[in-house]
Amino acid sequence: MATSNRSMGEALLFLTDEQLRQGIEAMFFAYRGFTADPDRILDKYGYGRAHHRAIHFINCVPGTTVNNLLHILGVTKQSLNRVLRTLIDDGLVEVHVGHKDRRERHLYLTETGQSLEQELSNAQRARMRSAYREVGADAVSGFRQVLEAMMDPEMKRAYWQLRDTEETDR
Amino acid sequence: MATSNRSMGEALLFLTDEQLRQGIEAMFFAYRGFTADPDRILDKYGYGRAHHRAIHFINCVPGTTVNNLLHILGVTKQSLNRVLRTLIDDGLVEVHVGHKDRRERHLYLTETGQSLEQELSNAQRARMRSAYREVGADAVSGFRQVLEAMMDPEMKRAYWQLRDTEETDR
DNA sequence: TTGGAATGTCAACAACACTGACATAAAATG
DNA sequence: CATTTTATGTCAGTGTTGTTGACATTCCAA
Repeated sequence: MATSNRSMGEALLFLTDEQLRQGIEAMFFAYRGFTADPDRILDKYGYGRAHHRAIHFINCVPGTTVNNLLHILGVTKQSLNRVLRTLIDDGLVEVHVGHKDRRERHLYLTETGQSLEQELSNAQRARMRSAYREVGADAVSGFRQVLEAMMDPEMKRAYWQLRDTEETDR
Repeated sequence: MATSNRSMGEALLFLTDEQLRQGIEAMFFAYRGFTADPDRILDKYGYGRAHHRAIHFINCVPGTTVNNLLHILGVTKQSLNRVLRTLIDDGLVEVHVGHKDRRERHLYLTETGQSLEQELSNAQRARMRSAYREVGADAVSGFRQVLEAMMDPEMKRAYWQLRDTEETDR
């Protein structure tokens, strides 16, 4: 690629404080849009974003333990427990005691839970799909590259781990 | 448009539910990184994210009114007022009664306020700059395109308005 | 058997959002 | 001028989500 001269020139353009500030504000406003649709749905059921996050990652990694979820979500067990309790009591999440290590609780979505997860992620995906379509594949690739580069190293690990690990010790 | 065939093909490549979910999770983890550095700084001074947002946009649009800020931030006046009150009492924000319309309160950062704003945005920009450097100008362009496409229309308007309007009626 | 890890629960608290109600001042409108 | 609307501030109450700290239970592992 004959990129070096061109990208150096562009580098000077987009690394000004003003350009960086635009990026910061874009993150702020975009994140609002990103959560707007799920928030509306969650409201109907009396849940909040914390419930959404728990549902999302339990769906993503069925059988995950409470401790694992804690680390992914970056909250305390007390905070997570409050959320999990309502989801379990409402029949959206099932808890299975681990058979290898019976201290561990493995979390699964029930059918009801899966259907709410579908409703939520359909809405969120619809917005993301529409944005992706609007801007094209190259832009999307750049989008994901920047997001990944902005993560804390541990979060980047968690991010990849979600797709790498086939869940063990059911 | 000669784009339709090509963009259809690309659409098939990256619009699987799994790909969209990766985008969703990337947003989640990246936003955590995005707020991590400012959060640490704010903690030192006993402030939270709400203070940061207010400071950021008052710095961005000096002389903005309370009502304007309300709309940008998307919170109620009661909520904003709590935050503004502490910033004013702590001498970070100055209030000037409007001279054309004396109901309006125009908000400005004091020197102290500006210096905290600098500390916060330096940290946030450092991360953004490092991410930008890592991935290059093209990726950054795509990043911003996707973010903008994800915003709600009103937010997109607010986003652009921040750079378009020269603040009037000081 | 003892130590420590994983989990759950209780209580208190803080940040930050919300709603509703009410007050004030001033602009806008009739 | 009288009335209405707008911009702002404030008080009270509530809810979600996060935090610490303390303590109990279960059970793997040394």
